[in-house]
Amino acid sequence: MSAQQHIKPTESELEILNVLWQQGSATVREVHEKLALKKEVGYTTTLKLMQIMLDKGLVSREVSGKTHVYTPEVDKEKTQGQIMQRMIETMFNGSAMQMVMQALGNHKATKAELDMIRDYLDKKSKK
Amino acid sequence: MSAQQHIKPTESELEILNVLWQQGSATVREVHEKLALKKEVGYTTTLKLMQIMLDKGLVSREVSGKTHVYTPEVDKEKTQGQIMQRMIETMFNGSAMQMVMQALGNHKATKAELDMIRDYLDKKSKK
DNA sequence: GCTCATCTACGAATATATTCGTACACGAAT
DNA sequence: ATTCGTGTACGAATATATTCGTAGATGAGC
Repeated sequence: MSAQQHIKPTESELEILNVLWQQGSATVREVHEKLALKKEVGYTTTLKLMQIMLDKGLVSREVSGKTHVYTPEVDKEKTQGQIMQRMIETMFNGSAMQMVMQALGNHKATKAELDMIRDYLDKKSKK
Repeated sequence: MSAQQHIKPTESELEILNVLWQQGSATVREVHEKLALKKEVGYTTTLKLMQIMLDKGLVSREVSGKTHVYTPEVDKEKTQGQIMQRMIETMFNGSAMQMVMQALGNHKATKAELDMIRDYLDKKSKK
């Protein structure tokens, strides 16, 4: 069990975490290149952010030759859960269901997606 | 149709909007009292925030005696939708379903809640 | 009219997040 | 050994969000 308190990554930090979660671990350059696909951002900006994240304990790193390889230190599901929870409280008066319905209503979900959710609910009910 | 662009309320602004959405409209005092239930905050802080929100067009107001009565000017569903969408993009790689499953998984939903979601999905499938 | 409680206006301090320039380290290629 | 491309470190500017103190307006009750 890793030490996780009440960490609240910022929006930018989340974007970086998301890359790391997908890749497992990555260099600043790799993360930067991913981010650059979606928005304009300077390399040193990404670098600085990742250094801050190291400071906060959101990531760890390890030297590899001349570069550093970063690894996420916060759990994806747990972090996402905390953020969702917060959102559910401030916007949906504590009702996850209300949020889910909002999300499903606003989003054009495919039949396959809906079926998957239904299956998921079935399994969850049985537990 | 009200004019709504790419407004991005802050966390604090959302808390206020949420009160207004529930009440329809309210004075600063009323909003403040609601917020004070959940966290410590000064009256003038709430006041200032609501003035800023007026500036941004998130709310409108109308004089009533010596006080102002504020009314939300952004649509609840639309605003929530925008925020969810943003979240879905940055954290769930664009998949609403992924987010829904995360929300349901992390949150202790009651059986009744799960049933309601199921019903909702059923209706949605038929359309 | 005077006082008191309550209201708005708004500047300004503080906190937090984001961005980037500049300096310097290092290794590979010439 | 010099140069060049690529790396990190980090201060500092800027942007954004939050908080609150203080000043002055206003109306109710005396």
